[in-house]
Amino acid sequence: MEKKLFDILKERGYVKDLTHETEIINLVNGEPMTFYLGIDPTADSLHIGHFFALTLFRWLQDFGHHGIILIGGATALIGDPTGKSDMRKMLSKEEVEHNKAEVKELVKKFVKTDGDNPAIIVDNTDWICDKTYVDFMRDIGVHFNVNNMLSADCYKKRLENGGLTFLEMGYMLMQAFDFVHLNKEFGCKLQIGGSDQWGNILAGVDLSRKIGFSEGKKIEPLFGFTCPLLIKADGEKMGKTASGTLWVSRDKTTPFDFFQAWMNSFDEDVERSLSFFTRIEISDIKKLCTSDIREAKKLLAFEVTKLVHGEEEALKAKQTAEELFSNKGISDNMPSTTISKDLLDINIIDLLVETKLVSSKSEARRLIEQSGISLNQEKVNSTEQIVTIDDLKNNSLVIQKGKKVFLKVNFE
RNA sequence: GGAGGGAUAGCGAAGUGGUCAAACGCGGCAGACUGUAAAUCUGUUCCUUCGGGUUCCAUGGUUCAAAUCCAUGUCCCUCCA
Repeated sequence: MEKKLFDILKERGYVKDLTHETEIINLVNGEPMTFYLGIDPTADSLHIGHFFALTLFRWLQDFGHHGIILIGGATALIGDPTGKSDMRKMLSKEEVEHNKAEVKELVKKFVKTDGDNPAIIVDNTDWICDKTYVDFMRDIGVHFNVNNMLSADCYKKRLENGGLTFLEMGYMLMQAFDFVHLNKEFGCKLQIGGSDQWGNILAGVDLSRKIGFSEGKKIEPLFGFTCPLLIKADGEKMGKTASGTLWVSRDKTTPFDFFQAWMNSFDEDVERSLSFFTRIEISDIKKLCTSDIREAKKLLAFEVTKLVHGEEEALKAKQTAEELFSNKGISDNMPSTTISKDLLDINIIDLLVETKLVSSKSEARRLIEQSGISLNQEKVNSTEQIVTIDDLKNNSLVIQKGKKVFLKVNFE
């Protein structure tokens, strides 16, 4: 007996909040329907949070539902205040244009946009920017009660810190309008998103009902479905690494770093991550996590890297990691950089600065004094050390910073 | 528009004329212990040619001496409209 989609989603932990429980279960388990997921192009790549929502998208798509990806070109120009304690920096129109193109390309990697049941990609610029301010206010704004909006959780943080602007208040109206528009245009019934979008999704559901009421028509209700936010065991948002956000595009986070980030997950997070980012049976995941957590982590890192960067890159990253951390401290595919041979004989501190492993000489000095630097597996214990041609093996040198940062320096 | 309050390192927050490169907490980095995990403990956290140099929103000013006092500007908050 085949499992119903909703049960799968529930079992895997995708279900956070539903606007209408019974109806949504029937909808999800039933005949193909149309749903949408909105992504604001506020950066030129996707981070892991987006990616997570896309996996939910993919589940629905794979079970025959018709998906729409909404690229929020218009909404990105405003900025979602949800959960923000400060106003977001306003992006220029050029930036948003650039981001839109990048995000679109990435999205195409994760959802089916061809074959049967392809996802449709739309941009809310197309319907929001045409509307005049007065029309928008009369048609949409009239349905929003500011008192209710202010009591909504999503404005709380901004309200506490003061300075909530009218611009930001407008965000919710736009997203609500998006939903109504997609419903009219494509018969879209369901909006999915992270639980931080709950308020915005509800706004759309309410707006549709209110418009229906004011037009005296009986309208089929719209539905909202949110998945939990990716939170690590320490309460931090997942996808923040030491060096910043964990990006999906390889120009911003290399496959190796991406792999490493998952490898360094907290034990407690592995099971959940596996259930979100792989399609391995839950019972198998549980078994693996209790029997061998390290193996589970390796599997997680490999699978997610494979999903994002492809099998070849994932294999490479895995192999590199294994070689580096199995005491060899060297691998063909390890992160590397090239500098000029002319720099020899170079002081160790200058070398660290030159290779960008540190941001200042003081930092380099500090690291060496705390014995955090090794050259070719040997601890550097003097800040005066000079690197000469004799230190090179095949014209290269492996620098290790701390326990986990390796860099091969090729001299040419 | 009116009245008041504020801006200090990545963040939060002390400091209200010299002893301030600026307490403390978080975060970051490194070391020990481990499992490339967590927890714990230790060190460290502006730059430096190790002489010193440049910082406390900005620009001027007072002073032997300014994060600290004054003036102007910018931004933010609270209350009133």
